Amino acid sequence: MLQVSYIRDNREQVLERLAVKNFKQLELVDEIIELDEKRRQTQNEMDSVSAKANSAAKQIGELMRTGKKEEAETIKANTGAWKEEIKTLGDALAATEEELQQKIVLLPNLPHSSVPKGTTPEENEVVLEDGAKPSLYDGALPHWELATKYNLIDFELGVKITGAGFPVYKGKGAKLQRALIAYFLDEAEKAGYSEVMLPLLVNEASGFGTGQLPDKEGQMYFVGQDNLFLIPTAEVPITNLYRDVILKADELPVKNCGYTPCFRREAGSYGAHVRGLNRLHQFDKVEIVQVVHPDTSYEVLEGMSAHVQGLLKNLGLPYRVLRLCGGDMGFTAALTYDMETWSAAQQRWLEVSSVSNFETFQANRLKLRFRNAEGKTQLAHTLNGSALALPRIVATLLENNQTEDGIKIPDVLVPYTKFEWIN
RNA sequence: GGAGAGGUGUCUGAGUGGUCGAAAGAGCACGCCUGGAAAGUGUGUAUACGCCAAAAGUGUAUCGAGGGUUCGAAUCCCUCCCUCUCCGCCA
Repeated sequence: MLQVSYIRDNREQVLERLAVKNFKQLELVDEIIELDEKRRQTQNEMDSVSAKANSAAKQIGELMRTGKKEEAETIKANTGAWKEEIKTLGDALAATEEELQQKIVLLPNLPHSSVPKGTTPEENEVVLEDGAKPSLYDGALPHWELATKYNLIDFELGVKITGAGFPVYKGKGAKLQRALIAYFLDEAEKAGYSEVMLPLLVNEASGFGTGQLPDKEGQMYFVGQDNLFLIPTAEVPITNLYRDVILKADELPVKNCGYTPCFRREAGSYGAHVRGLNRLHQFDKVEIVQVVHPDTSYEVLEGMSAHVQGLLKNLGLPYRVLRLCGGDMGFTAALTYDMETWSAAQQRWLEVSSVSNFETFQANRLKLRFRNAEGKTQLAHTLNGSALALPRIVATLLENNQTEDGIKIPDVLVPYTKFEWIN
C-alpha cells in the first residue's frame, strides 16, 4: 500500500511510475488526493469540536466538585449540540477513510527506476545466463514420464485422493523432496537466515499484510468455517511475524527462512505447460525473507539473488535471471528478479524462483517500522525470495541429469539423499 | 466443546465514573558521581492522525477489538477475539 502523504507530495511521479507498471486506473490517484483532502478537513473540524466538548466536560467536573451545581447544569445544556456534531463528523470521517482505504489498496507498488517498460513476459530483460544446456541422448524423456518410469511420482493417485495438481511422491521421489528441502534450509542457514516453522493457515489480517487480500483471494484456498486461508507461500506467515512491530535499529536486518508446503488455486491454462510438475496446487518451497533498512534494500536484493543463483549453480542447473518488466511484475513488488532453469526435455525455461524488493509497500500495510537514527519510527523495507521452489527444480534435475543408465543425483545432494542414482 | 478467571505502556503492576496517556517499580537512554565499573543520583522514555514551512508547540484518538450509556469511561452495559485454570475430547 502506498502512503497517502507520498502520493500527495509526488503526484506526477506516481502517475509516471504507475504507467510503467501498465496500471490503467490512473484517475484513482487524483481521487485519493481529493479524499485525503476531505479526510484532513473533516478531522480538523471534528478535533476542534471534540476539544470544546472535552474542556466543557472538564469544567463540569470541576464545578461539581466545588458544589456549583447550577453552573454545571448551564454548561451541560450546550453539550448536546456538540455531541451530535461530533457524531456526524465522526461518521463522515469514517466513511471518507473507508472510501480512501478502498481506493488506495487498488494501487500497485511503484516500480523501481530500473524496471523496464513492457506488458508481457517476452519483454522481461534477461540479466544473465549461466551454465551449459545439456544435450540429451536419443529417447530422453520429459520428467512426467521419468517419474512414472522410475516410480518417483504418482499423479493419478493424487487425483484419486484429492484432485489434479496434488502429486503423490514415492520412494526415491519422496526422499528427493526431503533432501532438497534440507539442503535449501542448510544453505539458507549458512547465509545467515534463521529458520522458522510456521502455521500453514493464516487469518485475514495476515493476508492483507502481505498483499494477497483484498482482491486476490481467488488464488488462495479458503476455510470458510474458520475464516482462514491456506498459505500460497511462506512469505505470508514469515513476513506477518513482523506485523505491528517497531524494531530497534540494531535489530535490522531481520533474516528468516522457512520451509512450507504452498497451496495455490491458480485456475489456469491447460496442455503441456501444466503437465507433470510444471504447475501444481500444492508444492514445497523454502522461502527467504528479510526486513531491512531502506538504504540497504537494493543491495540486499542483489545478495538474495546471488544466494539463489548459488543454489542453482551448486545443483548444476543451467539458469538465467530475468528482470521483470512493469507489466509482468506482481502487484506488491518494486523490483523482481525471476530465476529460470533450462528444462532440457521440454526445451524451455521454467521459473523456479522469484526474488523481490517490496520497499515499504508491505511494511505500510503491516505497520512494520523501525526506530531510525533520529529516534523516529520509519517504515522498513521487506524482501523475499524462493530459495527454492521444488517442483520445477525436480523436473529439471530429472530431465537434465537423465542418462541411459538412470538419473544422476548432483553431488551436493548426495549427503542428503544417501543415494547417487535413480535407476 | 462445558465451567470459571482475566486481558492496562518495553515488562511487572496500581487504578471501579472527572484531578488518568494513565501511580509505583523494573528496564532502557542521556547526564552527574567514579581511575573505570557497580551502587547511588538527576532527567527523559507509547503510537497514529491533524494544525504549523519545519523544530518547538499544540489539538484529537488509542488501557484486547467494535458498539452503547453519560456533560465526562481504563473504570458501567452489550457483542466479538484472545489468554489462563479445571473438566471433556484428542495426535
